Amino acid sequence: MTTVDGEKEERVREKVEQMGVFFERSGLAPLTGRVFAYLLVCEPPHKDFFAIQEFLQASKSAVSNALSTLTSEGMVDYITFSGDRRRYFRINTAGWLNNLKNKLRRAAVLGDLLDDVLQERCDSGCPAFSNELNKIVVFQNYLARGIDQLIDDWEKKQAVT
Amino acid sequence: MTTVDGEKEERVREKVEQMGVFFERSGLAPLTGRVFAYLLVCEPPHKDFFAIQEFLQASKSAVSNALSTLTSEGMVDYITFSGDRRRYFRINTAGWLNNLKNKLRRAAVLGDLLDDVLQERCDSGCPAFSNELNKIVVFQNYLARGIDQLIDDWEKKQAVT
DNA sequence: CTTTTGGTTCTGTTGTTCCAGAACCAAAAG
DNA sequence: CTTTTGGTTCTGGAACAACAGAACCAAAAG
Repeated sequence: MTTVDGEKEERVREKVEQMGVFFERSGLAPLTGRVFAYLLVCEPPHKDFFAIQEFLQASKSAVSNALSTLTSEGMVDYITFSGDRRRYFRINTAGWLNNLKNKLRRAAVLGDLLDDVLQERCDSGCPAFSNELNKIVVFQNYLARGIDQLIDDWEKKQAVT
Repeated sequence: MTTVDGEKEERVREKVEQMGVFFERSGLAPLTGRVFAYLLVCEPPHKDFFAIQEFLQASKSAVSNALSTLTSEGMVDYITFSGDRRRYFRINTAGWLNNLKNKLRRAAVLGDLLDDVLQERCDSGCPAFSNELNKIVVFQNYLARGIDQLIDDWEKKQAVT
């Protein structure tokens, strides 16, 4: 391995740790986050089981579980090559995008729950608080609709090109 | 307690469980989520330490910790009344709103990380993947800017009234 | 058929989170 | 001063999550 390759590898490793933490903080298990991060930065962008295990220095079971949660959530899939039994795992960009969208749309749930609360509080002895709450509900619904609109617009723009 | 009060209490208890689960799923500890939910639906909308403990049937330490994490995150604060040593805890609507906004703005971080990845991949042997990735970055940035815009617009509208 | 390969599933260990109970502490009341 | 009140902090246990290692299994290779 040349010095240049070594530097590249070092940068990749750094990026994986950095992004791994990010994905961890957004809900994935540590190793699962790092697997996803690795598939994002590795070259070429698809790796077989052993390569992932080797790079992350983790056990087979841990890698297997990480990959199966990622695939079951649609964020990763794999390709194969004839004459080669291995699966080559890679980021499923479409599935990932869908995940991002769904997570954003989930924001609307809070609005619905708060609507119920307001209903219950309508004859409350403390209208000032109901009023504050109402502001939040309005904001929440405004945002939920706005985000939906943004996503719809973007999808329409994609359909054209 | 009258039958009507009993029914009301039952509804409140249901709502607290329901919303408690929601807040739990969005990152709070189970009891912490229920404390927040209780403060949202209770009448009047401020309760002292013992009332919260009693309603949720939890230990003092658990309630104390829940309240201190909620206050340190700015989602709850308390008021006092002269001649009464107790603190009356309540939802801090402004702080909560700020939290919601900040969480949404955090979406931009992913865009920055992916920008770095694209930079690294610019001379990749697999431009198809870089291209897909670029789509996600564009979408992510589009959304981040869009959400910021939504929030700014809303704040401007609030400032007027 | 037997062996190897690519991966999954089971079992056990370690570490972390959530909470109860008790000890503790400061301020107010007596 | 001593006692009570309103709450915080310390200690420990139960439950769960993350991972390693080994057993396992199906399909391909020999």
